[in-house]
Amino acid sequence: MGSTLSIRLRITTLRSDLRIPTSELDETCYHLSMTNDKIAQTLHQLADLLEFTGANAFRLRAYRNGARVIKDLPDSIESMLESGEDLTKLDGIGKGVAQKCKELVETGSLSQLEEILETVPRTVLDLLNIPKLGPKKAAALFNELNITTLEQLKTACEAQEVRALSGFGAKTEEQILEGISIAAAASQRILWSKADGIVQQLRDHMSHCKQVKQIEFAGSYRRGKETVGDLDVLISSKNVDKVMDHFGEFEGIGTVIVRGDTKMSVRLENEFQIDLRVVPDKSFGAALLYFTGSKEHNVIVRGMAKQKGLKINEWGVYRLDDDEWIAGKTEADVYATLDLPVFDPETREARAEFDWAKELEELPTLIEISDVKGDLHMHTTATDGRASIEEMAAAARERGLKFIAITDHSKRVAMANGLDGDRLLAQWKEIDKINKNATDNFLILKGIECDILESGEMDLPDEVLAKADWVIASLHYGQQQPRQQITDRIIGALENPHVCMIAHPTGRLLNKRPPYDVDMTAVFQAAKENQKLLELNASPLRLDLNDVHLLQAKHYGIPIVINTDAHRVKGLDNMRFGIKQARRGCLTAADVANSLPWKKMQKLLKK
DNA sequence: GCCGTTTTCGGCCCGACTGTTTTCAGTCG
Repeated sequence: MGSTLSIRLRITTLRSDLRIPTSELDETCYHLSMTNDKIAQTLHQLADLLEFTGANAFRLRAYRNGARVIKDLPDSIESMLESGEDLTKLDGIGKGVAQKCKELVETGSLSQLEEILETVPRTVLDLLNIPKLGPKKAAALFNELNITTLEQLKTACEAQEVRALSGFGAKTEEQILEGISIAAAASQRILWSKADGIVQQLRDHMSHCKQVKQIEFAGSYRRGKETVGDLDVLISSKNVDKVMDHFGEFEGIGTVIVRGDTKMSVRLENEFQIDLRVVPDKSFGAALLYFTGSKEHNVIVRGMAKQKGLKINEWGVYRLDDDEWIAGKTEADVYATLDLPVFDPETREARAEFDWAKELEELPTLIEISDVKGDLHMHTTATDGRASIEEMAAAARERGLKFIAITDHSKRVAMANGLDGDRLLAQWKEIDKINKNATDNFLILKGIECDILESGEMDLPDEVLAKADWVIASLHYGQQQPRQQITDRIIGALENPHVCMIAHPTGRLLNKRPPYDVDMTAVFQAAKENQKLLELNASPLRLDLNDVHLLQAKHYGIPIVINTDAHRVKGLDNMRFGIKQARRGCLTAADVANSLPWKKMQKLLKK
């Protein structure tokens, strides 16, 4: 139990010697490269489709579990296979999944998946997006009525054919019809920052209910996931009815989905779902642990309980032999029955936390916002920002920072009135003047966010970049280029002696734009070799790098810089979103470069 | 399909709620 990461780390070494220069690989080869994400996605899809054929549920779980392990790996499966590593050494990967990985890497596809797709079309997976329609019912619709698309399902419901199936009825048919129309909207996860807004409002609303004793927001919100699918509210109270009545008056509620003795679910007018659970005080800790998840974390916790002759559910910890309640008031009480510490919610993903508990004296202290001393990515009115250098500096001082870098866009970003060499040098003169007049030790660094052009060249000449205190390289154009080209551009920037850091390394915009196709393993290796830093962009829309990338960067020993990329004074407050994300990546202050004073931070760089 | 300091076979987390059921299966978290 719980040896996942330790095994993973033991068999994983830096293999920079194996990295083939990207220029030596032909493009076709690169196009075909099978990333860990693609392998994980394929395994997931295989499991989903197998549900329709009535396959063994535990087999499907094994595929999904394997997919998760692969997604979290610091190294690519492709390179591991290349160097002859035995994938079955990884916890959760056996002969079956290892063989599938091999086939995917070697052929680019999976014969088993192709075979299933001949009988079960991919479109049936859409059926699973409908609330209350799970694999069993969806399979019945497919097998009995040959329904393969949402359109066909709608027609069948309207013709009242669905209610005739065993296990279905008129009510189910109605719910499916409703579900079809909300399926698309409901499947959309909202940004953590937006969920946080709802949390503040709901917390305020519930604070006016006297019957509420304790309240906490659990689920993926508490774990700090970058997007949140629904909100889990946990309340302890002696009067369930009054609490539910008050909850039901929250502004924006569209429909009440369920209301039972302990559980109530509502959908807001914008389709966002909120689940409320009301428990007695003595169960609050057990329920909080349970509803915080993740699911995978809970599965391990319960497995450990079972081994100790205990049973854990949302009501508490019970002895198996006589069913006696022994703990549940706080999370600490519950974890203590398993000799476990209280894990930071952001780490409860069944990645490394159980290994830490076993191997370390105490859990690592994750980074907090008070650790951050500088913000090294922000814009001013010189380009597309809304505040002056002095206004940004004053706001940063107010937020307790000791230094900032002004990093406006370079000229290629014409839309934002990007700076050419002359304008940039003029801006730096102004910064010198402001620094000189400063009465405290606050420091403004002369920086630039220099574009990596489509050709791979930097947007400003080396002689200009050489005069900067801080050079960020980033990629705004040519995001559709093939993997090799994008990877080469970023590695080229990392090899430029004047560049300090790559900003928003994958370019994604959450719910809006996928990351560009880039070989992150190669980027990590190049950053390591050239002693460069990588950014965690704190904008709630970016949060780029993601949590898995951060774990990987940490594994490679690459310092991370958490920056707001503020375009206005208030943008500096985005730092807290970056901190959340950093904690999900298990970063401590020691892993974050801008937790150091500038003088020390500089020493991390080669330049 | 994966795993093993009870096991290489026989397990694999647990409960609330709903709808379709005359005692439970499916879905959800």
